[in-house]
Amino acid sequence: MNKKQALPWENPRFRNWIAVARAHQLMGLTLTRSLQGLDLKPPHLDILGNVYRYPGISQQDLANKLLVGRSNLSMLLPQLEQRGLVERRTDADDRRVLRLTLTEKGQALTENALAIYTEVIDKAMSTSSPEDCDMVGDVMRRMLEKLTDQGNDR
Amino acid sequence: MNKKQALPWENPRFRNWIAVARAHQLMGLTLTRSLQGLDLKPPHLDILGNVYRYPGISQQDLANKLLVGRSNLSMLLPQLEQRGLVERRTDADDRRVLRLTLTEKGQALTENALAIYTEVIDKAMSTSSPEDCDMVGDVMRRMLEKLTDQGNDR
DNA sequence: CCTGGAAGGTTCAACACTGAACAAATAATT
DNA sequence: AATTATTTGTTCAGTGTTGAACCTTCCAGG
Repeated sequence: MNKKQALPWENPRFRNWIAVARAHQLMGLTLTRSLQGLDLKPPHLDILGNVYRYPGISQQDLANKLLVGRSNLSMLLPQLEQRGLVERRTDADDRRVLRLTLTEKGQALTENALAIYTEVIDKAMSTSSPEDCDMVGDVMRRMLEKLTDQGNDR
Repeated sequence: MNKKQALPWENPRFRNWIAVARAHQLMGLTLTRSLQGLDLKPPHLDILGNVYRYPGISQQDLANKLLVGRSNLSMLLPQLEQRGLVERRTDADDRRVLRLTLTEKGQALTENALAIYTEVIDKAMSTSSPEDCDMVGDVMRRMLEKLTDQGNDR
């Protein structure tokens, strides 16, 4: 019952993952500050960035991409719509789905915000070689596969 | 004004960081599910784990470690206290600060939860070599330095 | 002393996020 | 064709998180 395990902090994978978690959290705070001039928060940028990349995406698909509840988008999208950044048009072929697109204003703002984001990332990663960064990305993508396979059904 | 930049997704560092962000988010969801048998959520585990590691820590120091507002802890700690997991004792030398410790029950629960956390991490990282994991940790720790130095004053 | 400032905690209002219950549209079954 | 099931999006109540205002306690300079 009582595994007399060593402290988890002595487990290399645990320690390293904690570093990932803290880096991500701190990056979130940094990005929040860097974006406040545009009156955007990271969740808004997540939305805008994905609509920018996948124009015409549905709210459901967007929620899956962001790993977020549909209700969340039902709350946030009207805000972005009223700010004139996003357009929601009901699909002609399937009148349940709302297709999302950026307005010109939304595109411009998103490009600005993504430029800021990129700048923050580049600065934070400037002390690591491109090869190391790619390695990090590879490890993370393998983790994503493992985790999505694992928690597939429930 | 309009930088005719390439799409950020073509920037290697950007792409790799996005993978980090998604992996962290998905790990959060996975951990939430894995912990629900213990009636704990990741934020609770963050608190318990740090009190476990640094017994007698003050709420302020804990908030700094967790990169979270003090008010947050003022809301959550009474819950953990009433569940009999954490004790808050006012410091005799400085009656402003509350020193946090785990009860025996809290220690046992924390050890269980950390074991689960470790298991999830190990499983998720099982497809990457220990050296690669260490590399990831190194990159992240360098990022943490960069980011904390940068956003020091404001 | 004693008075102004700083630091630890709490409270409160605002907002974000979730999951469950719901309505409308579509797909599948009979 | 009619009925049932699934899918999409919304609403609502409950909870988490934050920042500002506040209280208490300590400290530093007069």
